[in-house]
Amino acid sequence: MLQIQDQSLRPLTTAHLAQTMSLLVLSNQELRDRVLAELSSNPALELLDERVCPECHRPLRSASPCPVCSRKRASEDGPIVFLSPRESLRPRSGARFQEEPMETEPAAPEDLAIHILRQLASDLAPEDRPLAIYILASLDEDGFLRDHPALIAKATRSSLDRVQRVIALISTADPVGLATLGPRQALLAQLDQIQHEQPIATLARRMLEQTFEELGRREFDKIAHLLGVRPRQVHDAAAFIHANLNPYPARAYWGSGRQAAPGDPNVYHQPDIMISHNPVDEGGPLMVEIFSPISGWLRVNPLFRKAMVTAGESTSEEWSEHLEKASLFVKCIQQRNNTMRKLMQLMVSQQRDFILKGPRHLKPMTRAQVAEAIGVHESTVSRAVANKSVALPDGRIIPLAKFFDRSLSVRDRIKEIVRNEQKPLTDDEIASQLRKEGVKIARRTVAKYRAMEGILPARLRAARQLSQAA
DNA sequence: CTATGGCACGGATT
DNA sequence: AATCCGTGCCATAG
Repeated sequence: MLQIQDQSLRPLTTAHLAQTMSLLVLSNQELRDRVLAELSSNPALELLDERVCPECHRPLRSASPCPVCSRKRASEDGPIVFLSPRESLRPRSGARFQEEPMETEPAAPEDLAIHILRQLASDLAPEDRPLAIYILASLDEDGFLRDHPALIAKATRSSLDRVQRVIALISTADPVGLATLGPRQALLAQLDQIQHEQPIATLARRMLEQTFEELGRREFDKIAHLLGVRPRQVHDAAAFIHANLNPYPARAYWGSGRQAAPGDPNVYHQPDIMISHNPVDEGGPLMVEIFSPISGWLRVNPLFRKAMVTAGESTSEEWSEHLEKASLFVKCIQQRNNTMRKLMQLMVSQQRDFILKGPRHLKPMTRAQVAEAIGVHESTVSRAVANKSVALPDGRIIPLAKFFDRSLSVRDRIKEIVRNEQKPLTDDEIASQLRKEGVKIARRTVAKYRAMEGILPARLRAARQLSQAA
């Protein structure tokens, strides 16, 4: 197949290494921008439509090489890499790309503000644009309004009415719920965007509006009492909220600002990698797709190279530098793809249970061990894992780094212990319970994990049980 | 007096 | 070398 030629694995220069590393840490969205920037600044680099054979420009049926040119390419000069929007492989049968119809990807913004502005382009009156920019810039890191609309109106010398109209507009763009006052309003804004008729959505709305505090403390029974519905329904509605809404919409975007809250599974965003079931064989090997940020053939422009040769000595410094850089860049992308592929192959084979059955089955692995296994430096693994997200077969999107979270399975056990407890267990009791199950951790650590999972201390859980009994 | 959270230390990990 | 993580100690709230 045409993907990565072995020549990409030959000894590296330090410059090569450095650039490979710097590319490896990037998420897809960031890489996309990087590739585009490189393309526009370097004339020696070219990107061809992926449906055309890069050699003879004949249209291609699939992502396979053109039969006419495939033999030729081996001897052809210059690295070339095929970037597809979805690059698929199966874990056990070796790497393989899968043909995929071309999808036009939505513009992937490096910057949340630009992303929003693009979407609003048609709805936003031109004279409101500066105002929108001002508002977006004034949001805090979670994407909420830091200043009161009246303040914004004053600062921009516009009417309060106008400010509120623009804010309302922003809050409807993806990610929905931006520029709201806080998590509650963000959730409500998102609720507005989905089906209104469903009774569960109606109840969810009432809960957000009237019993938000209680919801945060998971006092479902109290909520049921206050709203006069059955606890069962409250549970369902809470689950609905958890599954479909994101209280911190801005955190879905990783490039800018902080990382998503650890432990929060609700990271909405285009994943960098997708793991799914094999459609024909559920029990078979998992399917891994490593998304590429861009599609097409990326290579050094052969015309550019030829032109340089014919120009001979008169070649300017600048040109050869371009050529050098372009070739380096392509090789680095190859290297990046290669590393990601090896990494994911290992992950799906080693952590199959984790992927399919949930957090408890995560086998603790350190980055160093993985590095050893796939034969790269451990810092390479660190970079490969950083800033990437994975979509699991069940639809959850989690940071790739979660695969290396040593405490994940224990935290999951704690969650279960608490869920099944008859009376509220203290941290000490939980610790000894865990010890019986063969997990030796200190009481203090239980407390930390419990906090991470948002589980209340035993005393407060007791209060909840009382209200349930009443 | 007991359960818990804050702070800080040391060892492991990156 | 920098960071993360588990843990012990101690203050505090109930």
